[in-house]
Amino acid sequence: MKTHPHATLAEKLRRGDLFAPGCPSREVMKHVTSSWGVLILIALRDGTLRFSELRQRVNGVSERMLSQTLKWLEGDGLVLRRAYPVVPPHTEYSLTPLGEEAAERVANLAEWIEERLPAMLATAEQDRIEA
Amino acid sequence: MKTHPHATLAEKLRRGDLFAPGCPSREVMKHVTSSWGVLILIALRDGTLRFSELRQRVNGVSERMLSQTLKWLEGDGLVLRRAYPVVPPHTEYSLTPLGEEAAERVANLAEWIEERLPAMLATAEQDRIEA
DNA sequence: CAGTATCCCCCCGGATACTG
DNA sequence: CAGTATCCGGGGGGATACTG
Repeated sequence: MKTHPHATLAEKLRRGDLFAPGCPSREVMKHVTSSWGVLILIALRDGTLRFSELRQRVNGVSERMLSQTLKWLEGDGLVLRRAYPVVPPHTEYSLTPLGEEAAERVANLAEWIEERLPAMLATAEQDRIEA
Repeated sequence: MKTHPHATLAEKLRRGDLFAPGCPSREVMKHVTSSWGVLILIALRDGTLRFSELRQRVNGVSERMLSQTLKWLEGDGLVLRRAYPVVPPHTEYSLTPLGEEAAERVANLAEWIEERLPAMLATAEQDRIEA
């Protein structure tokens, strides 16, 4: 799948307009691959969670960032937010069908990294020696 | 695959220690999912590229960030750097076998986003209406 | 060509305090 | 409980100039 340095617009689109600055895909990509976004998506694969539950799962996230990231993902149609007007408040977050597809791919990447981490450190070391 | 709020250490590890702050996996994840990291990995799937070629492909990246991100990925054992001591300098970047595996997963995610983007905008709109 | 060095701005993101 | 509002520091990252 070789492309020339000066690829046509059609080629760029086929290969993904992710390479074009300011395109909407980059925005979604930012949300999904943000450090908290990754963890939230993976955490929600286990099922519906409340705000505080999510906060415990995603170790180290501040209320501010959790709230903000959830809004991004909700806006992208990946996370569903259901708020029950009771006291004390009760809000549930879950993945939409679309969100499950995204989370699956994110989890795939994350799991791969964890599996391969030892190999990565080893080969990086090897490269340093050979060089 | 349900887990309790107070999962055991073993469960956490099985589910991924990515949830533990300060673990090495998070570091690699940061490099791979960084906005430039994503684009570099995908660009290198087409084959070996020189510094300036890479800079053109990855539209909008500064020399500084390109250099830095490449070092990260090289340090992780995902990218192979080959410098030929000639004038003018000639340096080639390519994916290691490990890097190809990573790039595949990143590309998978990116392609999915691009395919589903229209659906995402639509469902996000739908959610807003229903709510 | 392939970078490094330097400067500097912006904004991500944490901490804290407050509210419905 | 589930957030918002405000403040603020660190560092991600751009622009420019310089070098081997």
